[in-house]
Amino acid sequence: MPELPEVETVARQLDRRMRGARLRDITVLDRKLSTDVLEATGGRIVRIYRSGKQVVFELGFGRAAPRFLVVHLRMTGRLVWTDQKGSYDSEGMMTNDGFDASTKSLRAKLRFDRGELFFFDTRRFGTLTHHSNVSDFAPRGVEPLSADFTTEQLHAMLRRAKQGVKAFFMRQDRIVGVGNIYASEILFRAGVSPKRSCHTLKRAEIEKLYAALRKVLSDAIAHSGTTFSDYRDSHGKSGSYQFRLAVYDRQDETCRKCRQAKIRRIVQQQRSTYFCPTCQR
DNA sequence: ATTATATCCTGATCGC
DNA sequence: TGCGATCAGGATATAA
Repeated sequence: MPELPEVETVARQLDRRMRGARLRDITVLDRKLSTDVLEATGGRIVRIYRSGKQVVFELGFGRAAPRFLVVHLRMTGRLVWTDQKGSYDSEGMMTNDGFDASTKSLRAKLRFDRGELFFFDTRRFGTLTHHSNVSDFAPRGVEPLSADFTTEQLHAMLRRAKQGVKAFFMRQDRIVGVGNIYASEILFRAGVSPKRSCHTLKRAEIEKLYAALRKVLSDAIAHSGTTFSDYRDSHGKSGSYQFRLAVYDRQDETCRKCRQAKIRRIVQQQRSTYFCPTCQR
């Protein structure tokens, strides 16, 4: 489900609501999850932030070393925070009254002094892990929105890569955060065909890709990410970037830029890629 | 060393 | 309505 903008949105919302809360009790309901996470019991939330596509809960233990709970939502993971004010769903929903956690996709419950955090995940690809050191869960790739990520760096990475440009942008060991939706969107914005190989890209194209990467991700964050399911009946906090998607999931629809060509869908690495054959070369 | 493929899971949707 | 096939916003172990 979530790529960088969605995970950033979740982390910000949870940080605002949960910072300072004391973790009283953890219930692990899915055997796939390690019970190591119980070691975080008793900690107080110092902050919640995003690292790559992970949500990181930093827990303080007085003078003792901090510990970290790390959630990766993968395809279908959701985090729901509930307190006296209501429930906040990481898909962007605010549910005013009684939240029902009685579903089989519930994989873990974290009870705090001020509320409760539920981890749902229907496909069970998601992970919840416990770590004592930041380096143990740090992604290998660079953060695309960080100040020290430069167009020179992207240029160097692309020159080394021998694969297609779309596959490259989805590699988390080079640049973190881009998934299947934003890969198509970034290539569209840069005017680069997804069929291109990295080593054929010219300097000017790489500069466009760099700008598109940062612009698409930061715009999506500004709109609280992309929400596919539930956005119709969501209240307020729901992501709205799905209305700004230029190509993703728009097969056979007219291109919003040239207003001529129809958006095409092809399959690359068994994933859907969407592009405009006119605007992208 | 790098890059394709198979695999982990469940549920919604599609075509017959 | 039923049923099998196909499709999902991710990442990794394994194979080539």
